[in-house]
Amino acid sequence: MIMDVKRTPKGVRTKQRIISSSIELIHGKGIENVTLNDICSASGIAQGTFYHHFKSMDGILLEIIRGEGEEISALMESIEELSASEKLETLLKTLFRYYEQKGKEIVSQLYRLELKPEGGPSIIEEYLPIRPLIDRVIRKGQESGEFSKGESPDFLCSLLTSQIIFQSFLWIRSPCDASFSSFADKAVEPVIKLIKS
Amino acid sequence: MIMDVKRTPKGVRTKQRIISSSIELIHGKGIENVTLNDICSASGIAQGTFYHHFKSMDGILLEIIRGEGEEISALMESIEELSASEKLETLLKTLFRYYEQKGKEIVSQLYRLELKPEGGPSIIEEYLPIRPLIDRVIRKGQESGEFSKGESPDFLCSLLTSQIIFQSFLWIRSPCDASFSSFADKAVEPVIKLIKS
Amino acid sequence: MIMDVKRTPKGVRTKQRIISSSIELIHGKGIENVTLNDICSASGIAQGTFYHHFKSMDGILLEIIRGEGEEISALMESIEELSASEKLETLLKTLFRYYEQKGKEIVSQLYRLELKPEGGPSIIEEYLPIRPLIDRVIRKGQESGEFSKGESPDFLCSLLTSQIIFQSFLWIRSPCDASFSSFADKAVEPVIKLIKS
Amino acid sequence: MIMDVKRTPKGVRTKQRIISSSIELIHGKGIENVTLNDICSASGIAQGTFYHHFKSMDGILLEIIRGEGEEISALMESIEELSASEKLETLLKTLFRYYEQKGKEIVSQLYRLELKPEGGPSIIEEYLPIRPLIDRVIRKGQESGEFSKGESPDFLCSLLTSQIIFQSFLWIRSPCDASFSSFADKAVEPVIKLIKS
DNA sequence: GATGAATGAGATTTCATTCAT
DNA sequence: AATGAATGAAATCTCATTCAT
Repeated sequence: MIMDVKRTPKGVRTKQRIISSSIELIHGKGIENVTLNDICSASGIAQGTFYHHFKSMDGILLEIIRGEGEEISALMESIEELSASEKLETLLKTLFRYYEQKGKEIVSQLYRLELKPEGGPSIIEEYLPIRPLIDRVIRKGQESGEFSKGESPDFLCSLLTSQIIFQSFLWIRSPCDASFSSFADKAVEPVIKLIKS
Repeated sequence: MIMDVKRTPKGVRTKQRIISSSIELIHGKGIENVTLNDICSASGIAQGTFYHHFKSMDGILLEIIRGEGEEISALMESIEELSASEKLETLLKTLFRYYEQKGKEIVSQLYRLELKPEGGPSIIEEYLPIRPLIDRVIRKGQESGEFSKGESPDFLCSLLTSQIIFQSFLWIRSPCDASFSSFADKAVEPVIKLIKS
Repeated sequence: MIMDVKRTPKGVRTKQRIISSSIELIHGKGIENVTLNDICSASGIAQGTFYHHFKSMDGILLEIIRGEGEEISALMESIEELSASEKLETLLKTLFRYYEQKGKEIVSQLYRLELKPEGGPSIIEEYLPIRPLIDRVIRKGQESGEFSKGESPDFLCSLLTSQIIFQSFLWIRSPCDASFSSFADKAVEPVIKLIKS
Repeated sequence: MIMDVKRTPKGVRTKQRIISSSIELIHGKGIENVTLNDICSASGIAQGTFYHHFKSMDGILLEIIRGEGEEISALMESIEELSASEKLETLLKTLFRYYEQKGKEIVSQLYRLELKPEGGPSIIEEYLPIRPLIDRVIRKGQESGEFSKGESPDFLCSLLTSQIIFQSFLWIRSPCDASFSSFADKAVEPVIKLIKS
């Protein structure tokens, strides 16, 4: 596999194609039923080519999960100057969009991976650091006086984080095609009120 | 395969052996990693014998792990006459004990099963009905005036449920041997205060 | 794979067929060029069947090597009552026959396996215990007065063993079809004279 | 590929780098486990670059390991004028030092290569010509009357050669760090006595 | 001179299942 | 009731090599 090497535009394009084909396949038939062969057929590449771009079948999954995970952190960097309220709102919006873009299949796979007996480093902690991000925003908000100090930041952070995760659980399980926002919003809103008030 | 035919004691014993071996295996390596071969080796039977007792592998593992959850509902039948506060306390205590008795392995199994793409009926909803139970208790408490009506029962229920699930996540991932209570208590306590106040 | 299980005559026959096909193939195209597919085609079995009888591709090689290796030891048991000279003769004859039956390919593979960097337990020590067997015979012969005590048994044993191994080296490398005996005899004979005299 | 064309200094350097990386790899993991990918990673080149410098993988590894043996023949040129005993002693000393300098890894590589099914010209015969060298020394010694003529030179040569090879086998397999001399000396000494007397 | 992209045949292994005994 | 034999599709991964840039 290619390690830290220069990639040509062509290579980048191919890799992207593989990833998007894979995402589509995962949505279509469920992650456990997607085979290497499927991916290669869908991407129009040879199996060897797959291994030119990815370490293994597990590897691509991680790359998919990571994908915009990295962007989330990056995005948070650039909103430093906003007010705490706006930050919180942006964070949640970004998060929700992440969920929706990935889709139920991949989000559930993310959780399943996280819950695997073997353990290993937490994927969520690394690529989808919901809690630390929320924590920072709440603390800043309390410091600046924007958010109420009625409850400890730890508690509020726990409340919001757990609510998001729990709602994503329900969303994953729900048979309907409703967006994640439509699940999360109504549950998250009161928590936000609690944070602000 | 054996249909509704007379079974010899020996047959019954063998079948039981298969089931209990399977349970052990599931706990040990996770339901998705248990193969027919594993089961047969563990049970000391030939592969053919398995098919003498079961139609296929599909289902038996699922059936087995479902059995694990049946107990809790029964446990909750008998607390009707208590006060809302006591009920809530008992419910949580029972729940926490359930988690601890089952252990991280099985609880994470349960979640992973729940998150499995194929769907199927929700195992948690059916066998570990945290939310409905909590919901009932909170509603009763508000009706009887014991609990504050400052927040909607839906919201409070969601808060508590999500907190428990989230904490169990953290507990499962934690490398230490701390009891589940030690995780959950400190996070749940403020929520309860919120419910009561 | 079948572990310590009863095997039906049919199974035994199949397994034997696989082994002999494999030996033939190894002789024919060299051990590194024999694939699972080759073996299965030659034996007329499905690939799965191979794994019913053998743990892995490496596994069959070990079984092939072992094969009569076990018989050698067994055979030595049954000649206890012979004279030392006769024992020595029988031992060498058996050994030479072993080499010839296995053929150059397999014997060389045995050595190559033995010389592998990874180490692991000595295959030769375990399955083709030339040295211990020779050692015992020489000691017995000296004790009983049949063999001369002019040289230490250790030295004589080392002489004979090394000679056999060295000659097998030459034999393996030789392009002609000469039998191993024709190589070994002329080199071993003087050593035997030395032992006896 | 580069044929007999002008090479730039950069090209020469790259080629040299490929070769030395390969040598290291061979020593490290055994010639048959070195892949093109290994070589390229180790050399820090792209796979295509390899084919810019070499026609194919076949041969280059072999060629490299052969280079290892070239030295010893040269070393033996200069002892013509010594007495037979001294020659023998020098020869053995040189040989033993050769083994020790190369180390177990390479010596076993050499043997394994020698035993490789494909055959090809004997590497040992060509580059580590133990037997011819010993043979010459013994014959000279018998001719000059220095060594006893009690046994045929062929037999004595075979005895000594096989002993050295056999002991090197044992040395390679031994897990301890003892020098090769400490293995060989005690086994070789009686043979030398036999040659001289 | 050097590179990354792409190949595709081929290798080993897994596994749920059927069958004859 | 129980068993070992046999299956064969399918899965993942390896690797030397060619090619366009």
